[in-house]
Amino acid sequence: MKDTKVDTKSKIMDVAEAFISQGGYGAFSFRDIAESVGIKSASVHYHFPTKGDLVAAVMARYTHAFSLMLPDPCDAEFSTKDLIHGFIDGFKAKVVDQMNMSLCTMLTSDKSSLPEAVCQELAIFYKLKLDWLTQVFMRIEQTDEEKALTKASQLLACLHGASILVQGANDPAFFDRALSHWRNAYN
Amino acid sequence: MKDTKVDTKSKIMDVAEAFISQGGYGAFSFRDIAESVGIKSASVHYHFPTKGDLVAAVMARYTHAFSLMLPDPCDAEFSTKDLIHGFIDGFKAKVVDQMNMSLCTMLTSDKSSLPEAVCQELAIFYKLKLDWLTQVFMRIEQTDEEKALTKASQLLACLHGASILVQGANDPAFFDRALSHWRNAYN
DNA sequence: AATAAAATATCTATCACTAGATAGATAGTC
DNA sequence: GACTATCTATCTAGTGATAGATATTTTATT
Repeated sequence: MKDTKVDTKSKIMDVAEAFISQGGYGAFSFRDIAESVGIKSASVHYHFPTKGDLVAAVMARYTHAFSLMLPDPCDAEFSTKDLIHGFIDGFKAKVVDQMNMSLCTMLTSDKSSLPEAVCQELAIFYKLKLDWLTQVFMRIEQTDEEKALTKASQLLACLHGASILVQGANDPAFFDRALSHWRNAYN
Repeated sequence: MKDTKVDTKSKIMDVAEAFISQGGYGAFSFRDIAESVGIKSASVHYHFPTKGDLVAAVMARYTHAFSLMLPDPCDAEFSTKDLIHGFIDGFKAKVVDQMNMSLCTMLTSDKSSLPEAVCQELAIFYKLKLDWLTQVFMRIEQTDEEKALTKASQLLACLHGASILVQGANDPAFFDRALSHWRNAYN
C-alpha cells in the first residue's frame, strides 16, 4: 500500500474504465491497458487474474462511488427538484461532456458476452439506481411504491436512451431534448 | 437467382442479424455464421468481402424493411394514437417477445468499433425514425417542427432506454413500465 | 442440340495477427 | 527469507481475410 507512486492497481482500473466507456467490454485488451499504464500485460494479470475480475472490480468501484454521490432521498435539506436534477446532471456529465456512454449502458449492451461476476455487479448498480429513484418519487408524489417504481423506470429509461441517441445521432443536443420533459416537470 | 434453395446470401444476412441482436458487432465471427448457415467461412467472404460489408448490408435491409412497415404519418386513415402505439409495439416485439435488443440499439453501443459503412447505415436509420416520429407529432400537436422533434427524441430515447433496462434488470416487465406514460398520453 | 466459355458458388488450406492467460525469472522491500 | 510487483517469453485459441482449386450453372457459339 504505497502512495507516492499512485497505486498501479487504481491506475489500471482508471484506464479500464475509460476503455469500457468508450467501446465496451470487448473493445480493449490487457495489452491496451498495459500500454496506457506503462507496464506489461502480464503485470495487469498479476493485479486482476482475469478480464472478468478486472471489469467486475471497475464496476463495483463505480457503483460505490456513485452511491456516495447520492444524497439520502428523504433528507429534507434537498428539494426533490434538486435530487432529480442532480441525478440527471450526473448522467449528462458522462454522456455530453465526455461524449461517451456510462459504464452501465455500455456493459448492459455487452451483457451476452460478460462473465457472470460482471453481470452481478451490473445488477447491483441497476438496483441501486432504481431503489433511489423510487424513494425520491415516493416523496414527491406521495404515492405507493408501485407507481414510484414506474416513474423511476421511465426516467432511467430516458437517461439510458438519451445516451444511445446522442451516440447514434452523433449530436450531444439530443440529451437535453430527450430529458426536457423531466427537467420541466420538476422545476 | 435460384429459389428452390433459399438464397444463401439472405440466409447469411438472417443469421448475422440474429447474432447482432444477441450480442452486437463483436459477438460473432465469419465462422459462427458459416456454421449456422451450413457452409464454410470462406464462402461467407464470397458474398460479403468484409465484416463491414455484411453488417452494413444487414442494417440497410433492416432499415428498408422498417420503412415499409411505417404508414404515411399524414394518412388520415390511421389515427395518431394508432401510429404511436404501432411504433411502440414494433419495438416491443423485439425487446420483450424476443428478449433481445434492436439491431440499432446494439450497433450504436458498438459504434466506436464499427466500420464507417455501418455507421452510415445506422445514421440513415436514426434519421428515418426521427423524421417519421417528428411528422406524427406535428400532426398531433399542431405545433412547429422544433417541438415535434423534441417529442420524437423523447419517445425514441424512452424506447431505446427501455430495451437497455429490460436487459439490465433482466425483466421484460420494465418495457411496459418505461413506456406507460406514452401509452396513456395517446389513448 | 451439342459444346465451349464464362460466371457463380463453394471448397481446402493457410496467413498474419490479436486475444486472454500462464510459467518462471528477477528485482526491490519488509 | 518471504512478499510484492514487475518482467520476458510463450501457449493456445480464435479472428478477418486471401489464394487457389473445384464443382455447378448460365450463356454464347457453332
